[in-house]
Amino acid sequence: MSADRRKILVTSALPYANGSLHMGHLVEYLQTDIWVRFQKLRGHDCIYVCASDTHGTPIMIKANELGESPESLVERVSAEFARDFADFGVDFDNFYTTHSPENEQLTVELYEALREKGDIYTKSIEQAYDEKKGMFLPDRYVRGTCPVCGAEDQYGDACENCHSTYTPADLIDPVSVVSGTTPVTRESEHYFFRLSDYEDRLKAWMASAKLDRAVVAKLDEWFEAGLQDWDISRDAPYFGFRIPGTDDKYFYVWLDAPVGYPASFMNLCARRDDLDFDEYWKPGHDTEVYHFIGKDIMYFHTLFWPAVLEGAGWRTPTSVFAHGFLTVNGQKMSKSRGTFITARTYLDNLDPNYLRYYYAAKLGPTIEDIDLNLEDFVARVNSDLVGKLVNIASRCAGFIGKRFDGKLADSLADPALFDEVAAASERIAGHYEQREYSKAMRLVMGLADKANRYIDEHKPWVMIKDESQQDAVQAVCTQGLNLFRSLMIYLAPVLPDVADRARSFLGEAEWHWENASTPLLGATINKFQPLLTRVEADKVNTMVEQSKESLAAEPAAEADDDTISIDDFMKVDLRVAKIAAADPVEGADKLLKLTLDLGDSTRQVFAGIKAAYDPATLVDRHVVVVANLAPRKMRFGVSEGMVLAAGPGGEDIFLLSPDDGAEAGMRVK
RNA sequence: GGUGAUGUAGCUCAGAUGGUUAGAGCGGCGGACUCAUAACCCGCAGGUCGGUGGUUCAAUUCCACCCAUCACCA
Repeated sequence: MSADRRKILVTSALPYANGSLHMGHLVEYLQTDIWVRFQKLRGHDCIYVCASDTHGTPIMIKANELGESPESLVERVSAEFARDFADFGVDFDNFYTTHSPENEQLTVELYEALREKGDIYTKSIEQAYDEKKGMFLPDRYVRGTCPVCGAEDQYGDACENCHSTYTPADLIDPVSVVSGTTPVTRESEHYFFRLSDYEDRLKAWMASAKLDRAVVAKLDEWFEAGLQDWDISRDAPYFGFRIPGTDDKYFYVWLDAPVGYPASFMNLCARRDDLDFDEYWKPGHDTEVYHFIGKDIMYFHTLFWPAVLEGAGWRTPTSVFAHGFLTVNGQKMSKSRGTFITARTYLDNLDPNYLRYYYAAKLGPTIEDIDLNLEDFVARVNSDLVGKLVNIASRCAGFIGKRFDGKLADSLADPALFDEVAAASERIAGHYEQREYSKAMRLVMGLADKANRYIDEHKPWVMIKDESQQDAVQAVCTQGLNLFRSLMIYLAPVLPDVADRARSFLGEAEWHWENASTPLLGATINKFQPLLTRVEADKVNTMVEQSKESLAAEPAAEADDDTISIDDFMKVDLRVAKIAAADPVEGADKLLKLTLDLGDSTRQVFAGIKAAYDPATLVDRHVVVVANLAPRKMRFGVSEGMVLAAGPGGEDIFLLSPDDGAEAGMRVK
């Protein structure tokens, strides 16, 4: 089976050290940990490293607010991370920090290599500057009124209302989030990485990495749009590493964050004689490197990071595994609903093995989101783990313990059934390897059903009353316990604590994957203790209550009926408009760009009527337009209204027209 | 608006290169058992596989369009 011993280095994304871990983070760490434990159980050399991500403006500002140094903030939060991970059984070989000498050394090394190749250049850019605080402001730290739609209190880079993108300088009445003062625009010299040169090399890497379909689709989209060079510097004051040869320029946090992977590994190498840094990070070695990430940071891990490594002459990742987000009870996590559950709150109430199993039962290899449905969680865990799995041991152990002094029979009662479970070994392993955990769990639980059925058919509780059947009872229970044992080995990556307890119960020192295919016979086992107790729904409720944040104002309840008042209707400013020009839009199948005359103004509106109307016939026609619709940024420009039309779409779409006499600009009421 | 994903029993999800009665677990109902952490075993219920149209001898599975939800648009 495991023919060659593989050398594998695995990472999870670095948690940003400005807040607590929550259920969403855990999807990734548990997914990765299960994979790593599986590889180790199979006998491979698998190293799992991670670190806290510690640099950047948000941490600098947060530390400032708390009146402490960034160093002490990240140290405190990192220690909290480490405790949470340990308590969830996330078993890193090294959990380090990006604020480390190794990270600085490697970041500079990569940067220098890129610079020598000519892949770094400088360019002056304009950026918002807070004169009171004496610092440049990231776009997200400037808020103001959207210049396109007029929505108030929007971020400096994009409007959440109309989805326009712009720069902080475009905002109306911009305000620095840090000081509350009005920022000014200043020029500053920034360092750029020539990512645009890497398209071919990235495409070649992509093909070799066998990325998930959906990830490839997303990358293709980015290539299609054209790769932009990457701004890798930030001005002082900044919490990070200073760029060599400058006084006041720092590496952008997203440059040094992924370097945290090799840096954490380097830190581990210093303690482990068996590990050689270059073997995992320089070309020409037979090792594998995998990054587990969330789909939100694909851009950094599938473009920037491989390009930086490639450019600097390092090896590129074998692959990048992206997962989806977590919803709770079908919705985004919410503090008011109590579904924004931190790792610690969970641990205060529930056993981590429950969550490990539940996530495993739902996880696949794709970037699809998974849902933590709390009712389903209770039912699933109790039914699968306690009712089926642990129950197998529980119902056999009593007989062996009381009637046979804890001694297992010397042979199996039904070798064929055991072989059937053993034969599933490689299929289950294949599912783990492919991160098809939900399939692996289904397979294992199907076998657990068979084991329970087996016991039910042989009825040891009946046989035990017949003196001549004593050996048969021992054999049947030995059979049952061996089925349980094999299944438990299969689940050891998911349920490490339960597996440990089960192993001790069976009196074995250690387990390897292949042990599942050989029965344990003639051995003396220990007294059975409950391996896992049921999830109590009350505990889940308590956890939710503890996660609730009281909100000052509850959002107004939505009206139940769907009628509107006349006032509501009057909010809609419908106007007659004359089509001044109608043009097809390059690259859009359905859209026409209409230039509308509203009497006192003209505006541009995109309408999905291309299939139904020839642009030439539209000019000079009168139509009805929603004039006060928030402008919306589309790929092809800003649409400043909506032309009314009826019909299902495609060729069956019919514009509304006023009768003769109506003039451009008239209000419809 | 573009791109991608998703939409299958009350719930969580499988599945079908198109072909007789579409599956599992949970929940529900009925029965059986009493070894087991009220677990397990047997049986039943029930879904026009998001909608419309098309291709086909045949579509839930292929195609087109539509609707809904989610994500990304650096």
